[in-house]
Amino acid sequence: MNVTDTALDAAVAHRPGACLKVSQAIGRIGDKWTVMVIVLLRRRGHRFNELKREIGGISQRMLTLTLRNMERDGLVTRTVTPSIPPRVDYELTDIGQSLAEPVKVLGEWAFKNLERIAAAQAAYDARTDEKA
Amino acid sequence: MNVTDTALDAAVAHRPGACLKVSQAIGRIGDKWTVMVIVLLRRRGHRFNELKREIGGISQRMLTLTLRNMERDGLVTRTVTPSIPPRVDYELTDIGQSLAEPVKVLGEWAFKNLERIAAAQAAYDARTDEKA
DNA sequence: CGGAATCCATGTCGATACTG
DNA sequence: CAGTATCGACATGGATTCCG
Repeated sequence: MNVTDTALDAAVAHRPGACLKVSQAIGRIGDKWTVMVIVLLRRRGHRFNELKREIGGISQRMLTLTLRNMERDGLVTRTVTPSIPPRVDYELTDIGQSLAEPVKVLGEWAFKNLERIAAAQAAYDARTDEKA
Repeated sequence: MNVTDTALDAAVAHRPGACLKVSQAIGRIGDKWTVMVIVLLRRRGHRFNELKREIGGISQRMLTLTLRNMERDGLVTRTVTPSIPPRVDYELTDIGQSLAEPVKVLGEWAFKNLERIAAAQAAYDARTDEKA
């Protein structure tokens, strides 16, 4: 990665609307399931129930909603094959693929800092519990 | 940036718990205000109402909760100066600073793709509206 | 199989009022 | 100034049922 960042940096940090839009975009992928879907679709296309199975804890409803929103944002394509039984395939679009990169960066950050965060939380909880 | 990624890539993509933890972490910063705070604190420390003013649309309550959670996660430090009037300063910790990097990458992605996403949404809405 | 629709529990958030 | 407390509106998300 390593986007030449000084120019965009200033923009992201200062523009009136940019901050809003950026955090909207982040809010969009922060919806608990979108990231999972991106990670799974990153390698290859998946069918509906295939996604459902691999994700594990998701309800049918939420997967449908998640995929709908992602489709609306242009992140995934939805391909219906009207056979019996019907078949619906989801794949990442170019935008979706390009989003997978920053997500991976964030994922790597999270992966590297899991323990430090857990420790910080434990310390904080200990600190505040003793007061109670 | 550009973390050597093949190793972590596999881990993030495949480990049973890793996916969960990662998306938890993303969910944490995806909470609508955390990113804003990080962007603002990235340059320098801020006081409570200073943050409130610069962020703009946030309620007192949400800023308090956001900062609390970030403090718990070890992302910010909270420094109380018991004067009159009281003064509380917030700064990013090392972890917080390191998180600012991936966030910036994501922000740059969002910044570059704002138009494409808006276009995709408009197209999608047009497509579905005409059916109704 | 893939989804839509309904119902219901919980969580999130803002406005307001009060405290040190 | 920097919170805390309480309330009610609203969104989110799960379980279930029905449909093509």
